[in-house]
This record gives sequence, structure tokens and C-alpha cells, in this order.
Amino acid sequence: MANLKQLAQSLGLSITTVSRALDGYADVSASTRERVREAADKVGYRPNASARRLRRQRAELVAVTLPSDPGHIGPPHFLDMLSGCAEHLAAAGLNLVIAPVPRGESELDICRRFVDGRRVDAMLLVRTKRKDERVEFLQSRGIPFVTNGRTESLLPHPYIDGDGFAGFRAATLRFHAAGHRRIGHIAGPQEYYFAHDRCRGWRAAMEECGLATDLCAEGAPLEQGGYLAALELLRQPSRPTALVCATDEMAIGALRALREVDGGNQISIVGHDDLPMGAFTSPPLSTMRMTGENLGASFASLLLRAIAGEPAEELQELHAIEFVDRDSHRRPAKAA
Amino acid sequence: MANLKQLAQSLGLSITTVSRALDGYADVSASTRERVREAADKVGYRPNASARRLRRQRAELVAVTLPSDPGHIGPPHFLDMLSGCAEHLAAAGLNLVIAPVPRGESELDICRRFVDGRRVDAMLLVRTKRKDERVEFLQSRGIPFVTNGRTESLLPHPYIDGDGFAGFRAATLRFHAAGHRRIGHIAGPQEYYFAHDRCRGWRAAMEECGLATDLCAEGAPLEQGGYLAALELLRQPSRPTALVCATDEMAIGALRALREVDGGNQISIVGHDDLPMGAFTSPPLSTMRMTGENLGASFASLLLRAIAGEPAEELQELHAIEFVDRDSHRRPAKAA
DNA sequence: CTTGACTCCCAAAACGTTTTGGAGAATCTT
DNA sequence: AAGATTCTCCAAAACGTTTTGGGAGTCAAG
Repeated sequence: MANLKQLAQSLGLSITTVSRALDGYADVSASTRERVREAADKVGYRPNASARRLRRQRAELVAVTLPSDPGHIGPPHFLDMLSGCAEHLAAAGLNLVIAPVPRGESELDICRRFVDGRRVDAMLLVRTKRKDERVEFLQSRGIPFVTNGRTESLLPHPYIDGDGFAGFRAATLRFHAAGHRRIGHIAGPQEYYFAHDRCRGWRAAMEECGLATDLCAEGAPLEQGGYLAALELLRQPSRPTALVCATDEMAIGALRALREVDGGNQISIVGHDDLPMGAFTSPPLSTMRMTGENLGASFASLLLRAIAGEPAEELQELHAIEFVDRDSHRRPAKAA
Repeated sequence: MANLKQLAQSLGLSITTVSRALDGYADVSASTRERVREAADKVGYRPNASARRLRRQRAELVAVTLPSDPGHIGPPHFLDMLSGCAEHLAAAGLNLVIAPVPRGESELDICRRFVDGRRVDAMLLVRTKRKDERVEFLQSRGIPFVTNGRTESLLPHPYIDGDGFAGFRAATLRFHAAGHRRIGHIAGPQEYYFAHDRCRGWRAAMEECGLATDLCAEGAPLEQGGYLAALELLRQPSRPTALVCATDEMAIGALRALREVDGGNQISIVGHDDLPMGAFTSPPLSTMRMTGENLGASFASLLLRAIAGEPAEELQELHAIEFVDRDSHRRPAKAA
């Protein structure tokens, strides 16, 4: 219950001086500054956040929208990432609020609410679509934001993304080098940038190798989606001998499908995300993941720099993809 | 960029009237109210959150501290829970901020910062300890809060918890009924309430059955902790034939230990939390979990009621534990 | 014509900070 | 000794709401 006013009164100083002393301004003498600081410490004074926010015209808040509908919120690392991001933002005086999207509302509605109510200084967007209305909205409003994943927006915007194209191209070429010729792709919904990007990587590799690109099935980015897509590919007259899956969850679903089909256990498979449970599937799932330490810190840094006004072009990070080799990609090329 | 002032000016009304019209007070005529609402809609007016918070003396924020050190943040459901909680809080105009604990700071420091800076209206605490300084601090400050997990605090406080005692007692009795006599317990750090509670449940069952309670090993609530604890129990002259593990993560570590030891694959095991990856271990891990739909909504409801001033006694939820039977608890009682 | 009740509206005072634009005293310059 | 500069401090004005305590009108009852 400590006010600036009360603190000032108890010290026989003006509010102004106390405020400036605590903020370390040079126009208050060293001795008063010390006196004020001690008194503030003693009563445990902390400036009222709402008042400062109002005066400073800063919300001291960043929001991250949590998509609820399609399936999952993303890899389990996701919470770790948010936690790291929140920690680094906190060091700069910003807090991270999580904004799930209730049924019946769009992510755009949420953005609008946060932005128009001046509740946030910036936003963090995940699961970007190729054409993402949230991005367009925030750009039109001039609110700083960073996305996890690129978009096809005309204006550049800050993002962190994995190079899915290169990763999936490399994975496909690796299967080719191992002798595979019928390499299928289990794709995520193509409206998502990451799904499209990974699909393009597979397609590019197939074309480079002079192979047909018809072994592609799309599904929801969930186990069930991968399961159904795999069944579809296995029904083809000429089955794939290897599968490149857009996500680990889909790959795990595909593994289930392979178990149900004659000779399915001879088909190689690789996923993406490095889900912890991939180490426990049978066979253990080979996968890929984005490189980079402490992603949360990177997001926080980009957010802070975006708030500081740095141009978007300088706030884009494209990370390489690395393989996480376990067993599922090692099945012989001819057996299926 | 829409102010109440600007909106009022454009309508030829006073700020007061516009504000009250939007809030639906009866002392503004129906026609003006409509007129005001239309104009507000048109310019997309949203009250400035900071200003309202200052005036109302409400932060419109709830913080949840994310423990970072011991191991994990909890089950993967955790993010879903937070998301559900945030969604229901949002319906009441509150946002949820996540507050990870940086290295070198205690959770208490974080609480203090949020509380003394009047940044939050309430707090959500997870991973309670038996004697939890955060709880004591918040109680002394009179800030509403809800914990995930009980404590041994003298004053009652709102919580949601699973009945670990009953669950672990039942699991142990079930092993006994299946013929097991040497039933071990892999315990979590006893400073945590949940770990102590579960240990007590196991111990109670053992005593009811007239069995010795020396087959107990404690470890960090992580895979590695379970692994080491299991090795310790397996070194005993008289090995356990069944293991009741405080968490699934520890159980998965214990499974690894069992694989490395002669005859270990004949020892039954059960965990707690229902981690998704438990379905993929070999054998698939039998486990337990707290009953209850949409936990996040329950937390949100308790938080709102705590803010509204309901007494703590009425804000305590103890949920039953249910078994999730897979294969790992079915090994024969005599074989080990 | 007065009184009281009722309806619709508003000026002004908060809420607790930060920041602007000096004021007064002391010190330095010339 | 006058002017310039520096050093400390402060009163007052924001920031944009919500809320308090009325103030005009209108109307019906006395």
C-alpha cells in the first residue's frame, strides 16, 4: 500500500524528486537519491504498474495467440519456448500473456481485441498460414509482431522459421541416395506455410531425381491425419518404399498404418519435430528438427527489437534443419 | 486511436455520458445509448486497458508461475490446462500471464514482484511444496490465489488436487491382490506435496497388508531419477516384483533400468500422469490420472470465485484418481 | 404555483505515475 | 560585481478511464 505520494510525504520531498531519484536521474543529488532508495526498499515500494503503463503509453505486455482448433498446439517444446521467451521479455520489463482462441472466435478477433484495447506492445504469432490475416491486420495497424513461421505476405515481417524446404529436400535426397525410388510424402494442410514449404522441398527433390510426384497425400497435422494419409498411399498400385512425413505426429499415425498392412514394416519413414515420444515408438522414429539454441530467447530478442523499431528485414531468422537419426529411416529400399 | 474524449466530441456528448452509455447504465436514454454504441462500433472504440485498470484498481491479470529448475513443468496436458484456464478467464475480462522463474530468483521473488507492483489480481501456483513459502506470502498479503496441489499450510487455501493418497493406496492394494508381496515405491522429492502424498498412499497400503515399507527409493521427478531409484531397488537382496512410481517420467526411467537387469522385464510397474508417450513404451505403461473434465476451466472458476471473495474452504477440489490400464502392470507376481 | 419525483445528462475528481518547464540557490567566469 | 552556468528540487500537466454528486428540464400531484 505504498504510494509515491506517501513515500514522498514521509521523506519531506516532492513526488517528482522521489520518482526521479528511483529512476536514477542525474538531477537529484547522490545523497537524496540514496535516502530515497533506502526508504523505498524499506517499505517495499514498487511503482503501480497500471499507472505507469497509462502514463508511459506502454502496456508492458506481449500476447501470444494459442491456436486451439486444428489439433495440437505444436511440439512439446512449445511450452519451453514460451517459458524462455517470457523469461527474457521479463528481463526487459515485459510480461507474456497467453491468448487462446475460444470456439467461435477467430485468431483475428483476438488480435483485434488486444491491439485496439492497447493491451499489448507486441504480439507473437504461431502456426502461420501462407496467407495470414493476422499478419495483414497487424501490419495495417503498425503493431510490432514476430511470427513463428513465414507467410507469403507482400511486406516483409519479422519471423523465426525452420528451413523446411531444405530439410525435406535433403531427407528425400537421402532416401534417393539409399536406393529408394518410390518416395511418398505425407503432407500437412497446405494452407499452413510450414506444410507447404515441406511439401515443396519433397517435390523439388523428386523432380531433381526425375521421379514422379504423385505419391503425396494430405491430412490433418495429427496422428489420425497421418494414419489416413498413409493408408491412402499404401492403396496405390505402386506403393512407396519410403515416407517423408510433415510432422512426427503424422509419422506416428503412419507407423500405425504400416503395422496394419502386409510388408508395411519394411517401409522407411521420417518425421519432423523431434517429439520426445518418437524415441519410444517401434521402431524408434527418425526425425528432423530446427537447429538453434534457446528459441524462446531469440523470439524475445526479436520482439524487443521490433518494439524498438528495427526494420523487419533485419528481424528474420531462417534456421537450418538437422536430422535426428533413429531407426525408422533405415529400412531397405527394395523390400516393400 | 479512438478516445472516449474524441468519441464524445464527435457525438456532441460528454465523456461521462458516452462512458455510461457503453457500460449500459440506465441513466442514459435508450436512443442516445444506441447512437453512442453505433458510433463506437463504427470507429472500433475499445476502452484503453491501462486507464481502466488504473481507475478500477484492478490489473485484469492473473499470473501463473512456471517452475523451471527441477525438471519438467509437469505433464504435457499442462499447456492445455493453461490454455483452458486462460480462455475462461478471458471470458471474465482477465488475461493470464506466464511467469517463468529465471535462474537465481526464487518463485517467491516472482510472486513478490507481481503482487507488490499490483500487476495481478490473483495468482495460480503449481508444483506446491508441503511447506510452500509462496502460499504463506500470498496469504499474508491477502492476494487471491489457487494452487495446483495441496500444501500443509495451517490456513486453508483454494486448490485443485488429485487424491494421490487414495490412488497410490489403491494401486498398491491391487498389486497385493494380484499376489505381489514385494511392492516397491519410486518416490519423488518428499518436499513436494504430491510426492509425499503418493508415498503415504503406498505406505498405508503396505501397512494394511502387513508388509514392510523398506522398498522405497527417492529420486528427482524425471526419467533419470526414476532410473537411478529403480537401480537402487533392484540392488536389494530381496527385489521387488512390482513398482509403483510417483510419475510416468520416473516410471519410464524405471523401465529402462528394468531392461538392463536380468529378469527385470518380469517386474510389474505403474506410473502416474498418463503421459501420451506412455502408450509407446515397451511394454505400454500402465498409469493413473486425475479424473475431471477441463481442468483449466475449473482453475479459472476457482480463481474468479477467489477474487470475488469466496472463502477458501469452499474453493477446494480433490479429484479421484483413475487407472489407465495398459500392459506394464500385468507381469506375474512370482517371476521376479 | 409549488413540490417532489423522475429522466437525462454533465463537470470534476479521482486512480498513481512520468515528464515538462521552470525556480531558487550555489558556483564559476569574466 | 554582474552574468552565466550548474546543481537540486518542485508544481502542474498529462495519460484515459470510471464514478461521484449533482443540475437542468419535464411532468404529475397537491
